[in-house]
Amino acid sequence: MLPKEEKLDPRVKRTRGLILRSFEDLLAEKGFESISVQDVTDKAEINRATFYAHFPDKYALLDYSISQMFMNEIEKRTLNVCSYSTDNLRNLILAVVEFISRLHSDCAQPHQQFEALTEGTIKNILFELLSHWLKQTGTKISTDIPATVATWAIYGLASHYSHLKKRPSPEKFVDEALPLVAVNLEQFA
Amino acid sequence: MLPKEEKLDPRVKRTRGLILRSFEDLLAEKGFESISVQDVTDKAEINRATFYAHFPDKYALLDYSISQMFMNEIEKRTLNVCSYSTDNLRNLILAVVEFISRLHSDCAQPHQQFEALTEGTIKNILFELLSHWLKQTGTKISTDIPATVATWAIYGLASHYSHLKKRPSPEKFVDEALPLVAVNLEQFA
DNA sequence: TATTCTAAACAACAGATGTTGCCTAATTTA
DNA sequence: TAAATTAGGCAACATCTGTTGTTTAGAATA
Repeated sequence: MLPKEEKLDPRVKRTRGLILRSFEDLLAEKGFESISVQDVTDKAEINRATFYAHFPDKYALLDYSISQMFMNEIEKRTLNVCSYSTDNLRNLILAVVEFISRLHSDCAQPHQQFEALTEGTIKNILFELLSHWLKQTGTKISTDIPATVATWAIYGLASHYSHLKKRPSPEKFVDEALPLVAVNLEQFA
Repeated sequence: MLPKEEKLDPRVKRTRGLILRSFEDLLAEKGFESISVQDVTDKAEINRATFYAHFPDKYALLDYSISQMFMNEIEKRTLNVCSYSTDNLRNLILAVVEFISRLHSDCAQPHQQFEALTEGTIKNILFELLSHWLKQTGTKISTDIPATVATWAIYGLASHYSHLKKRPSPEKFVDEALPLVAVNLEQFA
């Protein structure tokens, strides 16, 4: 995670903003694999070497971009300031389902590699959030295993949904999916 | 998936074998990201252009290699010729746990990107297998959603296990993990 | 304001990528 | 066995990568 945007040298803030904006624009135009660092820096009108002063490579940029977007989604729904309940879980699943669907429809070519790379970023945030929720309940049991299963199940369901040819509404889908995830978490409710 | 090895031009068979063997040797020596196509073809003693006649890029080679290895694991345990039961499920989880652990310990540097890339390949095979199992039971219900949840949960658990600093025996871990996966599949037993 | 610090520009590097066209050698087939 | 087919070797290409050393210009601090 990059340091908070607060007290950054304005040049850094500007450059990162330009990189991020250019990258997200390019993602809407063409596939991640075919975006070069050159492409990003051309569009951002910065030197290519400057890019490498900010990100190790384009994969790190993808990571950063996705985690920013997903965190926004979570914070917007205030899911980061609550604890486990069936209702919050439903909202969380809905958030992931909608986020991934949007991501895949906004990107020109969300191919396998792209999805594989974004997945880890999102799952890490999900796992931290679920662990946090479960710890709030003051349980004595280690929550690692149920949090892992829930994280992967939620992401898997959202990914599955986003690949369906004929999708029901997100709400309808989540109603069907919810019990399969909740069953292992209910002991913490 | 590449065509069956049966009636292939012997030159093709030989070349693919050389590529595959060289690649797997290299994986034991260094990280996937730092393996170049040049490295593979040097070790295989074939021309670099020849590589591209067989695989689009090194990612496709990784895919092919991993799916071959995983399929072998499944076939060795005859998990491809049975249907759903709690016992078969336990064996399947055990297979995945052991396969991923071995994969990560055999590879010199199983970094995040490597894991992200192998994940999809393995999950696809898992999903097909579980769907096959569930269809065998002659259920009327669509099995897509439970098969998805089970696939992701199993892979997630195996991945989690392979990252633990202090691991219990695979059998002990699977005993703890099994019920979390089985609960959603029991209606098909 | 003057000084210090440091981000970004620029140029150049060795190496890797994916692709091409031409040539040869192995294999399949008729 | 002879002819047709096709895999692989080879060389060259434009492009991208990650890195380095130097210079310039903007920001922070005294």
